[in-house]
Amino acid sequence: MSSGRRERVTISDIAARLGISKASVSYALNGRPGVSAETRERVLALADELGFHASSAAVALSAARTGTIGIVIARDPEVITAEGFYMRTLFGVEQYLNDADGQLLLRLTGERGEDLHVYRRWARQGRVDGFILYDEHDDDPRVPLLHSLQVPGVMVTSVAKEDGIGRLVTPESETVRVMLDHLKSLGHKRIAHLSGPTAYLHERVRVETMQREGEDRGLAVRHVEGTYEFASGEEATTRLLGLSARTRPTAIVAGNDIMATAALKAAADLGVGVPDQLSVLAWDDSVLCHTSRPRLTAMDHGLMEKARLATDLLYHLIDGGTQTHRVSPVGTLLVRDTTGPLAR
Amino acid sequence: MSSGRRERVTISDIAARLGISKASVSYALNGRPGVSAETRERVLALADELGFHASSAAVALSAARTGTIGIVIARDPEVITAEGFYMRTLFGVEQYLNDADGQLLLRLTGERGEDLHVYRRWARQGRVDGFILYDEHDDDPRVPLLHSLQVPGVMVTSVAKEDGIGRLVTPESETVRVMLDHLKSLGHKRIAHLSGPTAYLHERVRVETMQREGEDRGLAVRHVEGTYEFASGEEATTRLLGLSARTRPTAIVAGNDIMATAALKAAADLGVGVPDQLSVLAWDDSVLCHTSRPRLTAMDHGLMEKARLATDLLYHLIDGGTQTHRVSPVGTLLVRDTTGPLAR
DNA sequence: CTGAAAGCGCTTACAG
DNA sequence: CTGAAAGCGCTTACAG
Repeated sequence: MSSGRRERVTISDIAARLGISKASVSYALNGRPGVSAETRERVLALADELGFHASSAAVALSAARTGTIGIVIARDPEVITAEGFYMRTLFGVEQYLNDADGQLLLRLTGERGEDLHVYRRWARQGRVDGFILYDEHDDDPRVPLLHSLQVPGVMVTSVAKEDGIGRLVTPESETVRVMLDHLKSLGHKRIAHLSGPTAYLHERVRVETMQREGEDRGLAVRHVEGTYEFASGEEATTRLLGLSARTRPTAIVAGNDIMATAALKAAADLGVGVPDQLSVLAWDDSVLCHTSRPRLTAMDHGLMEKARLATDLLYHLIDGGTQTHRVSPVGTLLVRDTTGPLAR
Repeated sequence: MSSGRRERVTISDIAARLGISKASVSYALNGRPGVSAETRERVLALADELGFHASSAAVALSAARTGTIGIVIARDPEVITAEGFYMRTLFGVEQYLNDADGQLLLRLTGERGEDLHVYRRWARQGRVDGFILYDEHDDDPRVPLLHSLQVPGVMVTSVAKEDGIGRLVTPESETVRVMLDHLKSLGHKRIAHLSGPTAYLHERVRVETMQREGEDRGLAVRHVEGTYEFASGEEATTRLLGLSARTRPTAIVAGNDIMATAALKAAADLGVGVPDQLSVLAWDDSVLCHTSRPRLTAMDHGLMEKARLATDLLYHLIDGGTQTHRVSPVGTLLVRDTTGPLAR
């Protein structure tokens, strides 16, 4: 825990001990041409023996590459910590980084707006080579910001715009099809879609898709906007279940696991049996879904895999690649206890 | 998204435009003596106007300070993503960093062992100024490692050893007292402690403390080791409830939220009423605890505040401070539906 | 294949 | 209070 400079092994040390130039050491270490196989061997062996690791600051300064990507999440602590979404996403990113030996700089800012400063600062300071972005908004200011900062970014989103930024696109209509087909096959005709805030683009896309795909199937889909929070799901469900028997939905598709759990609670409080009188389906699977009683039917979107794809796309762009769009795989429906046919 | 070097504003630009030396700009920017108040003003104003942010690589290289701390978590993805623990901890760290303008480099390695390489590499590469460590083991190899790497670290732990490393110590005996007093006041005499893996030091400390404090109160505390996973909690609870009426525990203290939820499930499956015939208490509060039916009584350990304290202690050490130990505040018991007196 | 040298953008004694 | 200069540890053309 000494203060002051930590002694470190440098390429100069290696060069001196081997009686060659620093340049040769650098070439050898980086697998570049310019050194004989024999010299390369000797350099690698000595580096290993000395436990050499190149100073990231020196590399960043001379090569303008940090090997680090940034993720900035601007959401309320309550939501972030409650949902499994972000943690699983982070894990997917990390799995990629573990293999690619990349680094993740993470910032959780409680409020939107504050995040913009972080993107700007990190880019200007040269701390990261690129960003993965979540929670796209309308006219998201981060898109022009990254452009002006001249730093690559990949938006994990439901919208396939062509605005120069990288995009990993979730095929929401496929997801909706899987869910609606399941409910329809169980005989449901009136479905409530309890979405998250429509300020998020992906929620808007989901609402539109639910409407469209519902019509195609002759299903009445009623949209109710929620906040992702428990209280919001509870209140909306109570309201929906209070409707007259002819308009009351027989199935609820909840925008996240928390609201789905809340729907279960509200139904139980009202003595409405699940799934006999009401089916509930969660848009995102999580522990909540399989620890709840009854266990929630939910979509598994393969979040870790998605995060890995997003990271791969970002590195592709950082390395000068030109493909900006990729589509993430469709999720699978995990049918558990909360969806079923109506009891007569 | 251009390739090649991003144009950047440097202190040379500022110096040139103001007709002064780079040194003066540096002094002005860093609030050091050596420049007149007037010069300082002009530098600051221009830096602001140009959107100047010092290259972190250059600063790190010359000042040997990165402003970044590292956290490496070696745990199974399933556990990490299911528990709210890490996400809330990360949020606490981030709150501190948002104010202190520090950065967090995060690595989630699935397996133990692999994490040691990350500590070593990041330290040698000079990527971080220090580490916050979680999940202390017996003879934890990270302690000597950080010593040899000469980099500060703060272990968030239950053990107040004096081994030169920083320690934020959780007063487990206080926690245990709160929980046992609550159960005793409800009339419980036989308590089962369903712990996590005792390979973790904090679990060992908890087991010992539960035994000791139980004896002091004339309570029979039976220890059962679990894995933190749902199946483990379910199985242990089923076993405990199968004991003869005279030895069967009337209350279970579960080591995490998942196992507590599982205990609820097992009790329900066996037709054992909660809390009439069995009380259940979770060691850590989370969403699971208040979305479960019945809602779980749990300890709120103020995880975000703890994480903030740990981060503060780490920066204290990085800045050359000498205080290595601090004690984190005792949690509060959130009494909900799963603890109560036995029904006659 | 190898070496000497410039340069990345800062900080920090050291002279004036 | 201010400036010229060395140095942090790499990478990368450029000569040999």
